Amino acid sequence: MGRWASDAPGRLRAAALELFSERGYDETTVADVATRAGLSERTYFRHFADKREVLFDGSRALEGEIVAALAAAGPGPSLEVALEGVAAGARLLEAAVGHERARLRARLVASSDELREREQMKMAELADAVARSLAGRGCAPAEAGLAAGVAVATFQAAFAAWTGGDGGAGLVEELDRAAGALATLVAGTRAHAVRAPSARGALGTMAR
Amino acid sequence: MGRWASDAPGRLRAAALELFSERGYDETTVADVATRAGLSERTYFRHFADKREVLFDGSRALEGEIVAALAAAGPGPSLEVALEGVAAGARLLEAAVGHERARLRARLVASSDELREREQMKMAELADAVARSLAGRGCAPAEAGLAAGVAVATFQAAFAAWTGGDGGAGLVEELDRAAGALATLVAGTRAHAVRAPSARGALGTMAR
DNA sequence: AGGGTTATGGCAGAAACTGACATCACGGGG
DNA sequence: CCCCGTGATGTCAGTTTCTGCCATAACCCT
Repeated sequence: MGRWASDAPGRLRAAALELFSERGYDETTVADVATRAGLSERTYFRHFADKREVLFDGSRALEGEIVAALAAAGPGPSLEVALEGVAAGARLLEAAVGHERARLRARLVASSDELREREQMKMAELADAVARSLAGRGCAPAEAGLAAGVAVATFQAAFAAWTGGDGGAGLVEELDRAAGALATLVAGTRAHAVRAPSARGALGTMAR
Repeated sequence: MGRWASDAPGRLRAAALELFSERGYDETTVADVATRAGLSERTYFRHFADKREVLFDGSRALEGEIVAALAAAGPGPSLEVALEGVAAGARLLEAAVGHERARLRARLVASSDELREREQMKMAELADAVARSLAGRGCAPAEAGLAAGVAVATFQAAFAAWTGGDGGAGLVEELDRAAGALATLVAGTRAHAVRAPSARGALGTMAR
C-alpha cells in the first residue's frame, strides 16, 4: 500500500508546524508548506480542505474518542456523563500529544486570529457532537445543548490551564480542578440570578 | 456630517443580508454586495475587514454592553455577575434586533461553515472580554475564564432556544430558563465526577 | 475661493482555493 | 513480459478574497 514517498499528510503536517512556528502563520504560504514536504500546492489541497486544517485534523480523533466514551457510558446525570466524555478525550489528548507539543501548538494557535477561529469552530463542533450523543441517550435537546456547552467550556478552561502551566499538573488533573471549580461557582450563585434584572429588562435598556 | 450617499456601512449590511439570503453566502461575491450597495468592492473592504464581518459588527455593541454592565455591577459571586452581564447583553440584543430578524440571521449563519466559524469566534471573544472584566474585579484568572465560558455557553443555549422557537418566550426569559437549567444540571452532578475515571486515566487509554 | 481632510474609485498583485486534464507509479492479468 | 486499470500526483488556467498605492471627488473650514 506504499506510495511514492509514504505519508504525504504526515509530511505536510510536520512541514506546516515547522514553517508556521519559524516564520509565523501569515508569513507562510501553502506553497511553502507543500514545497517543504516535497509536494505541490495542488496536492496539499487534496489532503487538507484549507490552509488552517493541517493543524486541526487531530480534532477528528478527539471527537471520536469522546463520542465513543459517551456511547459506552452508563446512565447518569447528563452533565456528569458529558464531563466523563470530555475526560476520556482529555486522556487521549494527553497521551497522544503530550504537554510540550500541546504547549507549542497552543502558542501557535494563539498567534493567529484565523487559527483561533478554527479552534473555536472545532470546539463548537465537539459540543454539537456531545449534545447529539446526550440527546440520543434520551436527554431533552435544550438540556443536552447546555450540558454539552458547559462541559466543553470546562474542557477549554482545563486545556488553557494545562498549556499555560508547566505541565506539573496533567490535563486530566486540570479537568478535575475545573469540574470542582464549576460546582463551586454554580453553588455560589443564586438560583435565578438573572430574573431580577430581566424584570426591568427591556424598559431599562430602552431608557438609555 | 452627511456623505455622498449616507451610511455606506448600513447599505452594505442591507445588501449583504439580501444577497446572502437570496442566493446563498457562497454564491455571492463581495463585488456583488458592493454593487448592490452602489459602491465598489474596494470600498467594501474599507468598511469591513472581510466578507464575513459585514454580518457580525453588531457583536461589538453586544460586547460593549456586557462589559459596561459588568463594570457597573455590584459585588457578588463571579458566575452570578457574569450571568447578569450577559443578561444585559440579551436585553440589548432583544430590543435592537428583535425575534424575527434574529431568526433569519441565525438561519443564514447556520447555512455556512464560514459564518458559523465567525460566530463562534465572536462568542469566544465575548467570553474573553467577560473573563477580563471578572479578573479586573479581583477574580482569580482561572475561575474568571471558567465562569465566563459557562456564562457564554448559557447565553448560547438561550439564544438557540430563542431563535429556534416561535418567539413566545423572549430571549431574557430563555436566559432565565437556561440559568435555572444550569443550576439543576450542576446540582445533579457528583462534585468530582471526573476524578474516578481520571485515576485509571492514562493507563486505561493506552491499553486500547 | 482655497486648502486640508475624508470617502471613494481604479488598478495591480499576492495568496487561497478549484476544476480539468495529463502524468507517473504500482499492481494485476493476459 | 507487456499492457492496462487505479490512484496519487503534477500542471495549468481561472475565480475569489484581500491589500497597497495613487488619483479623484466631495465635504468642511477659513
